[in-house]
Amino acid sequence: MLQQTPVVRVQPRWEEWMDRWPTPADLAAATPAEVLRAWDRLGYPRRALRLHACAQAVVDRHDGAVPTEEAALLALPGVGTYTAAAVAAFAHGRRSVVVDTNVRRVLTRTLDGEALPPPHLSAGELRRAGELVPEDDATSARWNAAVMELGAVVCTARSPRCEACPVREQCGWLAAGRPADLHVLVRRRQAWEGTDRQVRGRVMARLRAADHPVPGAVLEDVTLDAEQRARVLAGLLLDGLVEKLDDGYRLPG
DNA sequence: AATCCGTGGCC
DNA sequence: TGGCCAAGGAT
Repeated sequence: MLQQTPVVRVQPRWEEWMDRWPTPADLAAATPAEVLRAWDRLGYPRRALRLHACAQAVVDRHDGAVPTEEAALLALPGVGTYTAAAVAAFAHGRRSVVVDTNVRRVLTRTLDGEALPPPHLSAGELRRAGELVPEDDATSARWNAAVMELGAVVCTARSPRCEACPVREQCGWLAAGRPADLHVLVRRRQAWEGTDRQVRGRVMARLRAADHPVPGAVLEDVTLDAEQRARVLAGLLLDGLVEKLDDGYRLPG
């Protein structure tokens, strides 16, 4: 849930989720439609599907217990470098190298003297972060939590509180006078208005709200572009987010 | 390796 | 007001 989504938005949804599905086995027994409706507007609904598949994999491969080995975690659906490391460290107290957007920003500022990290995580960043993580399990888990928290609370992207920073004397970015972001030109975002992503979101919202299959004709107002509508529906079908019946579309159940 | 994938709040 | 950003992953 936390992948690319702010903690404050995730927390209430997570509380409801854990109340409804306390264990991997509970979640594994749900239908994708139930999971997608509970996910609601958290965004990137493919994550909901992967979390569901992850719960099923935990049941099938690990007897319902979340694995502690990072390699086993990494093999689960929707679990990548960051999530595997975070679960190993924060759930199991193991040594791992946690590199999320907060850690990247802290290391980029202190060590490189730049405002923000490059758009994509590099192997070099990961290696350098690993050289800083203490060797033993308990201290490394503490390190990971500390650096992440520093980035989340003090060394924030918008208005960093450098005056309250415990490493302000060692920060290359602060020493350089907090220069502006170098990557601002490279960082250009994909346009939003009229994109397939926007239309996908509209389709999913429509299907979450429906208690019967929605005929294709009723989905016409998600976009006036018939070609785009067909492309988006095909993509959603391919992703397993939508199911096609004779009388329309619905969440997969 | 570059792209694609949602949503909402903030300054 | 609108660009920016948020505990990334899969292909």
